[in-house]
Amino acid sequence: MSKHHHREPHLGAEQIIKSSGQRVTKARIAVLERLLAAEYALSHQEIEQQLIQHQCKVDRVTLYRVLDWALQHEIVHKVTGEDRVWRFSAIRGTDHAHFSCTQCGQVYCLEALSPAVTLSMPEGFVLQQADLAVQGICPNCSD
Amino acid sequence: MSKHHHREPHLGAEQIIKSSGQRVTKARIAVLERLLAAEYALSHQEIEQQLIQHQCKVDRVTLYRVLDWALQHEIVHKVTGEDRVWRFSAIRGTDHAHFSCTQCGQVYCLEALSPAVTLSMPEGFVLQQADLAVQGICPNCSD
DNA sequence: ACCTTTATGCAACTTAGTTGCATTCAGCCG
DNA sequence: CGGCTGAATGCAACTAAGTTGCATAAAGGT
Repeated sequence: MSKHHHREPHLGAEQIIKSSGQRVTKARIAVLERLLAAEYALSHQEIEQQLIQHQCKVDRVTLYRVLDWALQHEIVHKVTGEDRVWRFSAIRGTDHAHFSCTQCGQVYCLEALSPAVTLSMPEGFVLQQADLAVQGICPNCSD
Repeated sequence: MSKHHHREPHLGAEQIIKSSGQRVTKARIAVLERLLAAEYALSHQEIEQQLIQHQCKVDRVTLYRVLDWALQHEIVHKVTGEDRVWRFSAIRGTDHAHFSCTQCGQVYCLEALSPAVTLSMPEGFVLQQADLAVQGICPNCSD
């Protein structure tokens, strides 16, 4: 199940941060660890709760700032689903589509799936990017 | 510019509501009129402001409820863009894609553009629906 | 015109996200 | 190692989006 969304040379959270040339802090390590351990994109709330469960509680604001920082340094990326909640996941590849499960609401990043869509735009509209939001049932819910 | 997103037999707001077998109220007419007159999907705030400009101020909560009601009766539909704000537009057709302008943030419904995407899903994932979120520059911003 | 049902407006609340500021800590330099 | 400095954190307070309960108003059938 994890073969579609796992980085092969599993770097530790600390290494990833260090190699980005940024300050290694407790909050950043903890957040990134949670995201690396997750099989699907986590919402802000989910991350907060997981941090508490792992005895690494950080302030709500700090979490916002850590996630913001990680986005800017391309360590994580964010997706929004039908529920309009941001979900974050550690970047494990480049080209991928987002799959959101209609049963459990989880968002998966499918690397095997590249959009590759050819579109003919109406006059006056300039195409820059086409994001594919795929919906369906995930392996967890399908059996 | 309007040829891609206009309903041909331009029904009045009142007629649309009446034909849905629902109560015709001031708020519903006013909101639907705004959406029918709009060339792009309107955010909650934009609708509220437009209503004030047209001397049809309705309560914030009422607007939420009218939009909810209209969604349920398939009179309008809603889209969310990169900014995660819901935008509403009167339903003018069935099959269409959403184009969100990277300059001005407006969301257009392009009926001429149908997804028609063929996808091969990874094992375990069941495809139900694939939404195409197209981004680029709209006619307004391109000249 | 009346009555019942439904919609509206208001107040109060929850939740997501932001800002400013004082404090703390990572990491460099001696 | 211990101090210094700028960046990161925590806290409090705020804004904006969305929700809920309830009393009042209005739609539409009889």
